[in-house]
Amino acid sequence: MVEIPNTPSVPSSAAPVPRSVPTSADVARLAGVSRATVSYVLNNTSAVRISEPTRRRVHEAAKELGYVPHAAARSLRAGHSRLVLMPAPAIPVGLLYARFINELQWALSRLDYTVVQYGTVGLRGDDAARAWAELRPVAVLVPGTGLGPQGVAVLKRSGARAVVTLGPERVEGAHALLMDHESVGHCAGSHLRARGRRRVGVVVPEEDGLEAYSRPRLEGVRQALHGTGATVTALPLAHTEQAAARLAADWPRLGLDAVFAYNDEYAMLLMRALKDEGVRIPEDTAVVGADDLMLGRLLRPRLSTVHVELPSGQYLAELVDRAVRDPHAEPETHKVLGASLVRRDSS
Amino acid sequence: MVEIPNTPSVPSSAAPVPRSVPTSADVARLAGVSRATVSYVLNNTSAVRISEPTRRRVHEAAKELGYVPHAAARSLRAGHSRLVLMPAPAIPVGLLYARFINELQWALSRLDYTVVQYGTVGLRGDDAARAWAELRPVAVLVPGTGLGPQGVAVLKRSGARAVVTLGPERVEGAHALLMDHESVGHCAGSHLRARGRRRVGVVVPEEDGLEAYSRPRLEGVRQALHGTGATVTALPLAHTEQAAARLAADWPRLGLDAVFAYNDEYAMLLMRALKDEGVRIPEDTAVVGADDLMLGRLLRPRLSTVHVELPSGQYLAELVDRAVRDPHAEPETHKVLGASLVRRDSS
DNA sequence: TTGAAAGCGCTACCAA
DNA sequence: TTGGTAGCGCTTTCAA
Repeated sequence: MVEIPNTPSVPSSAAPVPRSVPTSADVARLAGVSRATVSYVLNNTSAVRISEPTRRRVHEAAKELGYVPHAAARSLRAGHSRLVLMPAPAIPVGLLYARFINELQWALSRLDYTVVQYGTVGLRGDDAARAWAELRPVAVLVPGTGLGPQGVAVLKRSGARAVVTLGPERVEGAHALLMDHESVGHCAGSHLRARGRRRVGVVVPEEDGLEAYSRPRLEGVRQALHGTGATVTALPLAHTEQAAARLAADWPRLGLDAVFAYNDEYAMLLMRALKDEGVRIPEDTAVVGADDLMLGRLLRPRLSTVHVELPSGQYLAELVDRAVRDPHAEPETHKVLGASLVRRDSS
Repeated sequence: MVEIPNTPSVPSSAAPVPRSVPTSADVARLAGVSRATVSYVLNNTSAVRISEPTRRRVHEAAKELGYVPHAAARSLRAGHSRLVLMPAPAIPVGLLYARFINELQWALSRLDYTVVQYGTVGLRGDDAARAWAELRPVAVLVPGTGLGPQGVAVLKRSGARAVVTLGPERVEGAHALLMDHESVGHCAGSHLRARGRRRVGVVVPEEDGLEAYSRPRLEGVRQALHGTGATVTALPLAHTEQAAARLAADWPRLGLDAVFAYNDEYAMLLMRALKDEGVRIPEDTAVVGADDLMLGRLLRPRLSTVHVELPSGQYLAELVDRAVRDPHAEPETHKVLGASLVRRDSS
């Protein structure tokens, strides 16, 4: 590894030599003050009054050198950071969630946190937690499953003052935003029951990484129909036209009068295939999707869907901030998934 | 700001007191060795041979304390990091791109880089660049526009050994993965010309943040039809059913025989509205989308589309690694957007 | 084979 | 109002 030597304090010759990264000491030297003064000026330290001319000299020197403070050195010295870390979702997750993340980032940066999505690929469970902990974040927001009590402990022991999970279940020691996907399935199930349907299929994606959501959604349907005598059939489906056509071809044998799909995309895929098979919707089979995507309004009949409401980013940001300020408070658990049925023409 | 006092080295009493974050010194103390030895063992330093019993003691002590190294301290000492920083896109961008990012993260972590998406919201241009520079990343990958030569300079002066832009145009001093969206429009335009269409509309999203892509796509259509006597009309469209219906109602007046939409979503939205108005597709008006989404196969007629091929994550990861290893090499410029027409039934 | 110590860049305490 | 300086956690050179 080649180390770039520090530029000595003597000014370099005429040619613009590739200088090394300027530090606050360089700024101090150029401004003719001490490093302490530079720090006071650039951080607007209120406990210390610096004369106006000095301030100006420091600012000018900093600008001239293109000085940018070194976050690592700063947080090392401070003993803590304002870094909020989220693992980046490994699979491309929906629009809804992307929007939520954006909102959250915005709200957190309003509170002066730095938000970073950590590209964790190939690391699982506690290894991932250790990798995150190396950055000494002040808070960690973990979507989905995959973080256990051990991981929470690792993070807390490394100084994280708040660990928040966003997923289907609580984790010991962490705050939880309970995304109760069962309620999504329950909502669809109740609707179908009310519409008099008795033999309900539930489309479950075959794609990896979605079980954490698809399983509870299926379970919710089961619960809604429990004790009514209605049957619930899981229908694994890959997100391809061929798979949908195959499933549709099998429809008479299945004898279902309703189907709830994991989300609108799978619903539309199947609905298209069913129409191509001559299945009448909603007469022969009712179809309900989820997530209320624009997509569901394009194909006819318009798709009934479960509208899912995520919490506002503001809300989560405030929870994080509270937790950071009082790390010893009891972990909070919030149910945050609103599910409501949007009835259109397919059910 | 409340500082957590360091736990003194005397063992705490019975109750599990909230200890402070363990450091390598704590590990050394518990293992009865020096901090240097701890470092050697935990980093598998090959230049130094440590006896097996010592190794074991160190590892056990580290595990017992739940020791996690402090990335900031490490990179401060080392003088450089393995951090690759990407600003997180402010607007939810398509599936295609999300997949690309994932692949890239995977490829980079194979090369032992840590990839982080920085939630830049509200910061623009050079301010954003400064914020990124504070983390002293070894490389910065910037999608879209918004980074100027100034920003590149800031990053390089702060030690970034590679700056790569992924966008419509080169930026002085940075490597460029040229996403030539004009070629997407050009592809659609050529196709429509070949199909004998002469009055071409181009749907341009009204939503913010998409101009960087929509403008070149429009321009590409213009170029493809230049000199053929065909007309090109920009059609601003918001992503709502109402807006689409309004545009469709205006269709007779516009007198267009073809339309290229920014992407498949807008194309489908408009195609649905056109069908509802009784416009025959493709007889009266040909419709072409872009991005080749599943969506385009669900509504009939199946949507013709421009299939866009992004480079592999592997490819970009290798470019980054090369640039990091040889930061003084000439900035490379690569055209990386493959555009090919997928003809289905709507054109 | 192991240890002592310097020093990365920064801030905050204390002294001048 | 300003400067000197200790020390955050870590790695690495040099010495033992």
